[in-house]
Amino acid sequence: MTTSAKRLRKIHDALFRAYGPQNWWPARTRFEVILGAYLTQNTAWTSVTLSLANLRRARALTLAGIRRLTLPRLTELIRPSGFATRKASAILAFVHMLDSEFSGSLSKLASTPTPTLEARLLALPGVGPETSHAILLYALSHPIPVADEYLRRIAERHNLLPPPIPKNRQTYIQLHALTQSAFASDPTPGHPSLFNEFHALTVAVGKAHCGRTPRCTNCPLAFDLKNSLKSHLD
DNA sequence: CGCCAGGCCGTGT
DNA sequence: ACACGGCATGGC
Repeated sequence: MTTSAKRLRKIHDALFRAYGPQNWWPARTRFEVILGAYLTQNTAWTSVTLSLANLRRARALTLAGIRRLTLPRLTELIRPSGFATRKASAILAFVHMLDSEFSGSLSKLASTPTPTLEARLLALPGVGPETSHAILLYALSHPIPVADEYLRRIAERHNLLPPPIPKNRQTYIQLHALTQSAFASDPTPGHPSLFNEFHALTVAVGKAHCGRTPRCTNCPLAFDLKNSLKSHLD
């Protein structure tokens, strides 16, 4: 258990005290989670809700509903959340994979061993490390952390990794491993709910503070400032 | 008007 | 392996 992992756990505890249970992912079904995971790539959630509302109106929030749509029609419906042509074809590619390899069953997909499943998701177009992990954790209930841009900023600001901390795959892997380590000594090690809550909390504090305000004034993580980089205090 | 958002991909080095 | 630009729309 490294110092950084212990501090990351303290950061989680402070965020939980400040914000409480987040009840993530904001969706009603597993497939809605998957749609949201694609749609929210580099996109504000307010824009995602516009696309989801369009899909709901078109009765296309389900697998059966999506299957009825043509590519141009799906593209049109999800236009509000941006990158629509890429995201539409990516979503259809997921459904085609599910149909051809898992009889169209999300339960069958979910019963695949985690490493195999992760590799299969990563091989899909439009699915990178974060999207694959978001689907694994929030749609398929596998105990896998999600390391997003907000966590990278927290790591930067609170010096959890040696600087610089670039936005690349190496950083993602390090933050992912650090999160696993931070929750490894829990009574129920690696239980999805722990990673579930943690990612939701990093998004909550990220939207409110980190990377947006020059200092962590009034931030739930202000207690940790003594450990952060001096440059962030200037 | 500018910058940003719950990333990913192709290209050049 | 990594930096960099493109991808598109809505909110502020």
